[in-house]
Amino acid sequence: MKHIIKNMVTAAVRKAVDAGMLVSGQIPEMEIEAPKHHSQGDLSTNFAMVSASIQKMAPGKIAEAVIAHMDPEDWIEKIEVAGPGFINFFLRPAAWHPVVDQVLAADDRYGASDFGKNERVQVEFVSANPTGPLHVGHGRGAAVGDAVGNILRFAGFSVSKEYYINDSGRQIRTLGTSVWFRLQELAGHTVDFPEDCYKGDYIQDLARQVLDREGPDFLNRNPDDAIGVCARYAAGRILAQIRRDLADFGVTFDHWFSEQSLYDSGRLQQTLDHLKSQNQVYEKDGALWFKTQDFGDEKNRVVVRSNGLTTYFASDIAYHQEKYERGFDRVIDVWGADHHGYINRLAAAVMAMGMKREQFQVILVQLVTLLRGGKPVQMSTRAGEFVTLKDIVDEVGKDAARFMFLSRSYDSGLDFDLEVAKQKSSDNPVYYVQYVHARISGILAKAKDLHPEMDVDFKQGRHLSKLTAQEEIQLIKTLAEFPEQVEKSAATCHPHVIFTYLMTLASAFHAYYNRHKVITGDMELTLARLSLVLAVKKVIRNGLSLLGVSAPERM
RNA sequence: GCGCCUGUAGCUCAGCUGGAUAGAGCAACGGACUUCUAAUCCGUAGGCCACAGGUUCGAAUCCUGUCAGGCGCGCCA
Repeated sequence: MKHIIKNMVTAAVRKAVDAGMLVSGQIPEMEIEAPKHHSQGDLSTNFAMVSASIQKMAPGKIAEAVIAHMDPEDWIEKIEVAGPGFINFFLRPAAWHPVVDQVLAADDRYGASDFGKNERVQVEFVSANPTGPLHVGHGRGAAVGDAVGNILRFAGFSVSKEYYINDSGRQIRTLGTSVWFRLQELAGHTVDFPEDCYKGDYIQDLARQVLDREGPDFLNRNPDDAIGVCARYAAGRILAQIRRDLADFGVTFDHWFSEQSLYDSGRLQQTLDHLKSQNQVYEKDGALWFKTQDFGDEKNRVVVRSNGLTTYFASDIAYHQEKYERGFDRVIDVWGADHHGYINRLAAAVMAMGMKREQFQVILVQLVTLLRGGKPVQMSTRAGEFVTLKDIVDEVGKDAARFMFLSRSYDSGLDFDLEVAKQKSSDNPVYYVQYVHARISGILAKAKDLHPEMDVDFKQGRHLSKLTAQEEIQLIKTLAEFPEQVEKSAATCHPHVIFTYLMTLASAFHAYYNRHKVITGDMELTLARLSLVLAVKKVIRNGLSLLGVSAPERM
């Protein structure tokens, strides 16, 4: 629709120039969009305003000239100039009817596009250390990363979702130590549990499991060995639990990448050698420093400490280099907002590898404040007391949790109220949208019941010309917007765009539903309306699926 | 001190690649179930878009500064 209007404007400009009414045939970037008020038509363009400096004429005059040379199609009712120079198009209902056919024909691909031109994008998210269960913050990151991946894929990008397992280094060793100490306690020894060890209850469970597996003799093992055994076992179990929790949350990955593998394969050493040969590192105070400052970082960073151990940054450099070697055009990392200080550092490393800055993108997800009935839930990581993602999914359900996490821009902090997420009421937006799907399923079932011979799974609309009610046209216009919203969401990597759209569509449907009966005595009208609500059902389903939320047949 | 994010209705937030009269949900008030699901709808009320300058035909949106809140500034991960 918008393309057609744009072409009409362009053609009219050409004719106006030929007729000597406009000076230049140059067409600047114009917008075609739906105005806020019905009195301003169905679609509107700012062409005349953005052309004012080119044509050296008042916008109003330009608009008049364009309209005078326009060949309106018959589905256009009228065209007028308004306000500071908008050209407003008033459309007849017939202009919108083809949209219903498009939705029904495209079905689960309605909204999909080749916008991304198959650009290879990797989205890396969650990537939590396997040292404890996932918590609320990870949940938001998981929901965002997964949705961004889905949306990009739907918009024509070639997407791979990845989880980076920090299964190497000090924190895994600390995990092993924590288990080892708890194990000693189980055996009746009094121990001074170290301050910097993990204190959650799950550590005790793991200690018990290790003891069961290894037997009582294990206590006599050389502690260094024993801690290694504990670490490997615990990390393996915790990672398995993380996978399960994510799966229950509807999140799956195309790839799980182990940090340890960077060491085992010699990849990390290779990267360090490469940096040396490129003269991008230097020694100072016994440590090896990467000249990230040359690429915009505030200061240079250590990659090998004076004790000979590599930093986390070093493995991240190797990891990211490996990502680009795998052929990704763009790499997106989803991080918690507390890691923002790390962006410039890694961006510098990426640029030092010869990649462009735009090929590395970080989505910073702001903090989640967990509430219960409006009051903050007390959590202390230090004491190992926190509400886990699993707790939340168990309490409010996957759909409510995901919808809540994706309801706001990740640029803003999020208040997540468990009581609200649990409520089956209008406070809870997930039901508002899912209810549309369930209601339509009910209508289709009833139609099938009344007319068993009717196949309600239309691939094409029936008697669409019967759709003339204002609420019907509004609903179809909203359906028509879905593809552009998907594109916008993909271009900005903001899943909440889809959330907002779904709320708008749901609102348009509920308003329509309360005003009109779908199944009436008029068979043609009924078929037309069934086509329409079926199209709505498909779009709701497509949108929810991008966010990883289910579309129930009944509620 | 420096950096990132945020500041819009009583509350939680959309709108931010500049456009016409700034939107939604909740809370408040008044209405609508003999109907395909009232987990819904309709209406009323609610605003110096933090503040001050600037850019231009036009600013919630862009620029500068100020104020307020959150989060970071390790040879930790």
